[in-house]
Parts: sequence; C-alpha cells; structure tokens
Amino acid sequence: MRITAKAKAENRMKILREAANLFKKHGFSQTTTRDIARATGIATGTLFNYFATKEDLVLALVDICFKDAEAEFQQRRRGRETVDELLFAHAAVSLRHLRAHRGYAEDVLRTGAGSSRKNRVTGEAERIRVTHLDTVKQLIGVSDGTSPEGAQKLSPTGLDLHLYWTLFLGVLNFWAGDESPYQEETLALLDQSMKLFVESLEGRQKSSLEVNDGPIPG
Amino acid sequence: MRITAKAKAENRMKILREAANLFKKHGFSQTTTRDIARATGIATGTLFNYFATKEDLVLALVDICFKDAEAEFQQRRRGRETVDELLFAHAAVSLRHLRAHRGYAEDVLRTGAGSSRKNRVTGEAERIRVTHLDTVKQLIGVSDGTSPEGAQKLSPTGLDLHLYWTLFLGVLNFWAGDESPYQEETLALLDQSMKLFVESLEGRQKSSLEVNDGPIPG
DNA sequence: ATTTAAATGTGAGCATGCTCATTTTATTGT
DNA sequence: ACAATAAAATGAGCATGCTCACATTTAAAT
Repeated sequence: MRITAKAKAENRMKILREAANLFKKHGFSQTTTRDIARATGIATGTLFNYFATKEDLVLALVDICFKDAEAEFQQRRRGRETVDELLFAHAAVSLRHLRAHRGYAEDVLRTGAGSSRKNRVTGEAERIRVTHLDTVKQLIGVSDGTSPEGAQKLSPTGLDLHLYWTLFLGVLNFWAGDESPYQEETLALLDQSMKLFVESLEGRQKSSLEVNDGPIPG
Repeated sequence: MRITAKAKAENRMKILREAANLFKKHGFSQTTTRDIARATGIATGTLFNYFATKEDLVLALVDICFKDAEAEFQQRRRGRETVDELLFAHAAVSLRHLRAHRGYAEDVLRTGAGSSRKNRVTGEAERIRVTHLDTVKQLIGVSDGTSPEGAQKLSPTGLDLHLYWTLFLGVLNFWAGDESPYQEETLALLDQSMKLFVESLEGRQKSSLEVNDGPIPG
C-alpha cells in the first residue's frame, strides 16, 4: 500500500513533467492528452485516473508554482511594512514562480480554463483562487473570521476580494503577453494595481456601505 | 444579387435567433452546433458558412447588444457631466442590453471564449474589445490621435486601457452571477470600478511615466 | 432557353477531450 | 502457494466542434 501510493505520486509527477515539456514546446491547445499519455508511457484513459480534465493538469502545474511561491514569500516577507508592499511582493513572487510556464499561459488563459464536452467543472481553479485570496485576506489584516484587536485594520468585503482577483487576473493577462526581458512592464502594472486596490480599500473604510458578498436569490 | 444578399442576412438572423433561444434554454456549452443547425433548418456545415466558430456565434449576439447599447447611449448621454458618470452610464447601458443573455453568460465566460480544436482564433472578441475601448477613449477626452485644444484632458495610456478592460471584465464576471432582481450589486461594483479607474487616471496625470502599450520584443 | 460560372448548401468524416467495460496487476487471506 | 478481492491500467468508442470534397442553386451571358 505504501509502495503503491508512492508509485502513484511518482507517476503523477512524471505526467506533470512530460505535460509541462510538451506545453512549453507546442503550447497548451496544440498538445493533446494522447501526446501527454504517450510521452509518459501510459494509456490515454490512465491519464484521466490522475487528472480529471486536461485543464486540471495545467492547474496542477499552476498550483505547484503557487505553493512554492507561497513558501518563499512567507520566508522573506519580513521587512515589508505597508499593505501594498506586502501585496506586491506576494503577487510578484507568484509571477516569478510561474515564469517557466509563461510561454503558453496566454494559450491557457484564452481557452479560459474552458473544457469542451459536457461542461465538466472540477473546481480546481476555484480552489486556487480561494487559497490565494485567503493569503491576501491575512496580508490585509483580517484572518478569516477572527476580529482583530486594537490597531485599525482594513476589512475586505466580498466585493473587495472580487476586485482584487479581477486586478490580479488583469495582471496575469498582461504578463502572459509581456515579452520584455524581465517582465518589467508587468511589474509596473502590478504595482499600480496593488496601490489602486489598497486605495480603494482605504477609501471605503469610512463610508462602509456593507455590501453583501454572494448574490441575492429571487 | 440583391435578393441573395438579403436572404443571406435573413438566414444569419434566423440562426442568431434560434441559437439565442437554445442558449437561453439549455446553456451555451450544452447547446451543440448540430442543435442550432437543426433548429434553423440548415446543415451543420452551412452554419459555419455564416459563423466561423461557435464562439463567433455568441459574440455576434454580444456584438448586437453592444451596438444597440452604443446607439442608445449616444442618444442619452447629454446631462452626464463628469467622466465617471459617462463611463458608468456607458457600461451600465451595455449591461442592460446584454441582460437577455445573462442566463448563460457565466457559461460563455467560463469557456472563456475558448475553442477546442486547432486553436481557431478569429479575433471577434478582440474587435468587440477595441470598439468598446474606442468609445471609452472618446469619453475620457482623447479622440484617437488628435490633440485636444485648450482644456486639460485625461490621456489614457495603453496600460490605462488595459486596466479599464480588466475592471470591465471583472464587472461582467460578477454580473454573470448576480441574481439580485435588477443586478443592483453589479451596478454598485460598476460604480466603484469606474470611480477607481478615473482616480487612477487622475493620479497618474502629473507623474506621467510614459509606459508603452505593447510588449517589447526581445 | 441554354450554358456557364460563381456562390452556397450538404453531410460524411476528422481530431480530440473524455468515458467505461474489460483486462491486468497488486494485496490480502488462508 | 493459491484463491479472492480490490485497485489500477487499458484502449475502443462516444460526443462535438469543425473541415472539405462534392452537390445544388442562383445569376449572368449568349
């Protein structure tokens, strides 16, 4: 059982490695699941024992990058003081860790995490989003549900977090097409975006309108 | 020749009508191109003489909405004074005209304007975006290329327009899932977003960094 | 009218993401 | 060892967006 589990994990890694190579070489949409299976040395059907959809496969790669980025960020966050410094650093580290996949990112973003048949939705993208936003919440100063003591902190509403994610996606989109050697343009946009977000947060601090998060049924 | 052209236009309209109905009834991804062809009374292949991709078909519907919205907006824009009032009105009218398609908008956005095979990219989405942004540019005060005389106007850089489109897409995404009776939540977000955008514009007026639009090759 | 050429319609067929009944392999029980 | 059972692998096959060689219709020319 132990050995099998380990073998499974190794298979998974091998699939991810081969897929990443093919994606880098030929792009996301030009690489078929059959290609990936063949490169890995397994049958097409087996591939889907490891990843529910082709989209989940890329998202697994993305997830690894985000996790690594998160770890590095937590190690180096000391020294950053202001909220927008923290947010900038957090996002910038993520981008850096994603860099190996930038070549086909546009391709992935364009197919929009979109599958073809039967509208399979696995929620992987959602999970990544929520994880990222959880960290953002903490950086802003509100750790999910607990009330902060003393110092005045910024409390992001659901709309605020939606705005954050929108801005982050905008940066990602730009980044995907930013061919400048170190994506300096993207970093400029990121800086602008994060500052804007914090300004928006601070601006609504006083006139706090209490807008709900989820949609109202009816 | 005249008659034929008219017939073609009518066929096109019929396809659009049937497609819209099916999309509303069953969603975008659950409606097959075969379904649409059958409902219209044409062969599957014929459908693709009118629209290059299934995506183009929805975008044609979207395009109609945007055009109608544009017309209505131009008629009623008098009275709106500030830039953010104009931008808000412009976007809000567009949303209202899109309303009939809101039920499956999430579906469309999720498949991200993403095709499956061979990565067909027709540029329809791009055209819609550019058209919309052109109007935005004018509303801000810069009519493509001509230098304004006298009064100080806001000049959006490429990055600014990227930011605008990002925010607009964010609003669209929220709107797609906003079940409140008249999408009031969406309008609140839109208001916030447009104000934020204008603030961002005004903020950068003085320290004008001259950031280029397109990516730098190399 | 008849011929001709261009435009349009047609549906079998392809590529591909994904499924599932079947086969193969690994683990457990005796 | 061997049988029994659970887990994993397999690849033929399905659904669907789209293509393309051919058929049909239409418009123009004579």
